[in-house]
Amino acid sequence: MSTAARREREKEKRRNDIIDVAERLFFSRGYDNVTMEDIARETELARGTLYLYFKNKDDIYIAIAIRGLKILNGLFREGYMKGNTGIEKIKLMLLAVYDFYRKYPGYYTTIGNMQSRGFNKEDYPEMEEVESIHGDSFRMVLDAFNMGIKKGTVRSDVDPAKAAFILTASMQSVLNTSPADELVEYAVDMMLRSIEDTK
Amino acid sequence: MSTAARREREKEKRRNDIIDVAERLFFSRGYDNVTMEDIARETELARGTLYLYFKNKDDIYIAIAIRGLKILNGLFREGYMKGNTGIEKIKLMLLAVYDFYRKYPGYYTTIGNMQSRGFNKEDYPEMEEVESIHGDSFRMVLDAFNMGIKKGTVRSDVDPAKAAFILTASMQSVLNTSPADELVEYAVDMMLRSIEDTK
DNA sequence: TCATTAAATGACAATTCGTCATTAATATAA
DNA sequence: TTATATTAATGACGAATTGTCATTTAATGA
Repeated sequence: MSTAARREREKEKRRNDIIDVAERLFFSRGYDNVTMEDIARETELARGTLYLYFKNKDDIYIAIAIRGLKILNGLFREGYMKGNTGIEKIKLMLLAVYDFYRKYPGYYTTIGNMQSRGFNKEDYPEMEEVESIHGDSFRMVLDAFNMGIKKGTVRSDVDPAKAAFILTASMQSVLNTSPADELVEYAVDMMLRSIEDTK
Repeated sequence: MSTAARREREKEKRRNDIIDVAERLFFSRGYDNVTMEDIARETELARGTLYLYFKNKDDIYIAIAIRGLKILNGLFREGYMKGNTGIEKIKLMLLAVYDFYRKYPGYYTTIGNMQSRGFNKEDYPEMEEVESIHGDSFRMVLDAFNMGIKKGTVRSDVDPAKAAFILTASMQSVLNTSPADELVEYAVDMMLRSIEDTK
C-alpha cells in the first residue's frame, strides 16, 4: 500500500542527490563551466534523466540557492532568538549574514547570482519559496526594529521597514566585495550607530 | 601620409558603432538573449568581423560597462566639485549614483553584472581601465571624507577609507533593489547620519 | 597597373542545450 | 507466476550558438 509513498521518497532522494552533485560542481567551477553532461556523469545518470527532475540547468541552480536560503534563514533565527534587546537582535542578525558568508561562500554567491538573474515566478514557480523564505527573514529584522523602538534601544525616529531593508541590503553588498574581517566589523558598527538610541 | 591615422580613426569608429548596436540590444533584451548574429545583422557586418574588433561577446559587454563607468565617474566629479564641505560632497556623490541609476539604467545593470562576473585582467586587459576609473571615483570620496574630518563636518573618529568603501557599496546595493525615490532618500540620510559630526 | 597589405566574409567544427521516441524496470492484477 | 500497465531512464537527435580560419574582397602605394 505504501508503494506510492516509497516511490515518492526515492524520487525526493534522487532529486537531492542531483543537487548534491550539482552544487559541488557549481561551487568549484562556477555556473558556466559546468555542463548538464558533467552533472549526469557524476550522478551516474543519463543527461535526459536530469530533465525528469528539473526543468533545466537554471532550475537546478535555484534549488541550490533555496538550500542556502534555508540555512541563512536558520542563522537569522538564531540571532533573533539570542539577542535580548532590539538593537542586539539586529546586530546578531547582521553578524549572522557574515557568518553565513564565511561558512558557506558557495551558497552565498549562488544566492547573489540568482537574485541578479531575476527569475520570474511564471517560469520558475519555486521562486515563490524563495520569496517566502526571504519574507520570513525580513520579518525578523523588522520585529527587532519595532521592539528596539518600543524599548528604547533604537532611535524612535527610525522608520523600521525602510531601515530594515537598507541595513540588510547594505550588509549584503559589503560582503560582495570579499572584505577583510575588520571592514565587516566596522560596517556593522557604522550601521548600528545610525540607528542606535544614544540619549 | 595620414592614411594610417585615418585607418585608425575608422577602426575606432567601427568599434564604436558595434558598441552602439550591442548596447541597444543588450539593454533591451539582456545579455543572454542577444546573439553575436543579432549584433552582426544590426551592424551590417558578418559575424566573423565582430571578432576582429572584440575578443568575444564578454569583451563587448565590458566595453559597454566602461562607457557607463566613464559617465558615472563624470557625475561623481560634478558632485565632488559642487559640494562646499566634505559632508556635502559626500552627499552629492551618493546622489550622483542615484542620478546615474535613473538616467542610465542599462549601464547601471551592465556595470553590476560585469562586477559579479569577476573578469580577470589576464583574459581581459581592459579590466585595468575599469579598475583605474573605479579608483579615480573612490579617491574623490576619500578626499571628501578627509576634508570633512579636517574641517569638522565629518566625525573625527570615522575611518575615511573604510567608511568611503562601505558607503559606496551600500548605496549600490540599495539601488540594486529597484527602490522607490523615498527609500533612496532615506538611505542617504541614514548613511550621512552615521558619519556626520553633530557636536 | 599590379603587388602587397588590411579588412571582411561565411562555412566549419565544437559545444551544449532541451526533447522525445524507445527501452528498461517496477508494480499490479489475473 | 505470468501478463499487463505504469513509471523511470536512456541516448540519439535537432537546434542554437560560439569562436576560428582559409578564402575573398578592397584599399594602398610603388
